[in-house]
Amino acid sequence: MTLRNTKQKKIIMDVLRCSDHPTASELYAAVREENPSISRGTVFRVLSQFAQNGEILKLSFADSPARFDARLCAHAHARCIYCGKVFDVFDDELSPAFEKRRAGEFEIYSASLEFSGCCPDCKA
Amino acid sequence: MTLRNTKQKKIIMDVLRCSDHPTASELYAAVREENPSISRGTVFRVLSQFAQNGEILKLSFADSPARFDARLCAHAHARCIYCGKVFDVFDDELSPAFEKRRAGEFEIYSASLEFSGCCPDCKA
DNA sequence: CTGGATGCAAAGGTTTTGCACGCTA
DNA sequence: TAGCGTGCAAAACCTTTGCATCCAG
Repeated sequence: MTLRNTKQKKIIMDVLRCSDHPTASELYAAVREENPSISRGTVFRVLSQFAQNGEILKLSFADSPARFDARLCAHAHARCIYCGKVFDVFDDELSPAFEKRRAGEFEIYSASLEFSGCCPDCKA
Repeated sequence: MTLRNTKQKKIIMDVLRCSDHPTASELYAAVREENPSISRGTVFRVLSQFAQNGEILKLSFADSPARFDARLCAHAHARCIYCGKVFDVFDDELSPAFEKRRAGEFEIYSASLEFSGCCPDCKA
């Protein structure tokens, strides 16, 4: 199973890199402007392949479709509960964020930390 | 708009408190054992009302339905990427978790930190 | 050439919603 | 008694999938 580079994948990745944490549908709309023949199914398939390979991040939130992030280096996310927009928070902002409950202009109401990995049962 | 206490809400909250991060459907099944006449729509409606009031937590993950948590005190979550189960991680385990990449028997592959709050645009 | 990738459309599963009735406060 | 809550079923929504065809390596 060798992955192939197709023009669809390139367009999707290029558009994602220029977008700001888009949902799959927002990305689909932007991709269609580049090439109207690309299908919705392909966008979902390619995004999920990228996410599986660790090339991009898939962000899931309550009450909104998943958003995607092409940024490679480690960072945290700040999400507006009113508009759903997602902002990046980098390492050097983290301590001030916890102290002042704000990340730049973004006002923090709450924080959540999630680990992912392998549970004892699944080690078998 | 005054919230009312109904037996459906009580059952749902009671069952949630005794469950381990169930999905809405798992909770629905457990609730039906207590009272088979409660409908799926009510379970979703009540859970979302609880979550909105901050009485419970709604946890969203990629590639699986949302899970719910009735625990009130602050803690982190560790999610198994194989079975989807969610484990609680408390304050006193956090430092060891980062150092050893494990929370008890749970092996940590990656961590993500999310803030939620209000963005500059929505302050208007 | 080979088999992964795509487009299309239909299916899937979760969550929401409209409506009439029931029940709490 | 007023109006929030409920049950039911249909709808909405995001996402996945089957299949025939296409095309990158």
